[in-house]
Amino acid sequence: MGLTKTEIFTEEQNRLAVMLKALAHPARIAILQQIINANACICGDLSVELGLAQATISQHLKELKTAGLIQGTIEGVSVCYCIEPKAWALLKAQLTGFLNSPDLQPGCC
Amino acid sequence: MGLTKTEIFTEEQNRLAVMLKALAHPARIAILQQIINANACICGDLSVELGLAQATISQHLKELKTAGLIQGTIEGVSVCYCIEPKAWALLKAQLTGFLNSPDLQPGCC
DNA sequence: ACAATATATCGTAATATTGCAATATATAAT
DNA sequence: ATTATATATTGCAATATTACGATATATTGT
Repeated sequence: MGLTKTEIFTEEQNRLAVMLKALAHPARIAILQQIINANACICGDLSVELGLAQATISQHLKELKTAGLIQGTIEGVSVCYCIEPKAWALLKAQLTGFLNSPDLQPGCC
Repeated sequence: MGLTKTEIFTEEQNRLAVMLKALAHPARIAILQQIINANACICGDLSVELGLAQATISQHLKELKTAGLIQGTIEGVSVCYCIEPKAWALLKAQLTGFLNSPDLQPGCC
């Protein structure tokens, strides 16, 4: 077939999967790191910093935006992107509950 | 083209992307939650709990194992899977540094 | 209105992912 | 050795992703 059976999973599982999928590409990780490191909006030419074509970066930004992880506002000729705080907080909350759970008994297996 | 240009990104960015890609599917999230909730190895028939065919689950387990997130040990007739503590710790460390950075000034954008 | 600059979208080729039936392999018990 | 049970692998069809050139759209300055 080739398409995920979302209907058999919970809303929470599907939401987390969508956000993680948006994160799961080195180019998108690099883009988010640029925003985070700048500690502000980023309005410029990411295609120079990263080694990808302008069309490709625009596509990655769209995916991050569709997943709700960033938001873009038109600022004159350019567009400024920054972290979407709500989605970021949700992601953090879901991941924290997920990553911190296992006590990881060393004797297991 | 259709393949990620891993050579233009850092080792760290690529490693994180690989781990996140392994996590970025509701079935694999569900599998990991089963292991985490059991707080032990899981040796049984996940194909009943989740609504997927045995072949599909085996494939998802393989992807989690390839990404290094779980480990499997043969236990008689069945195979027991549990969290791989080292990879889990690495993932947690990388994600923590990533998710906690932005101070998220509300005035931005 | 027109040119210059910045970003988005379209179209397309190459590759990857998802899911499953069918089949293979491996261990345990008789 | 044979059977029963559990997991893995193979092969395949449907769909998704990645990347980019070409083109479209939108805003600013003249």
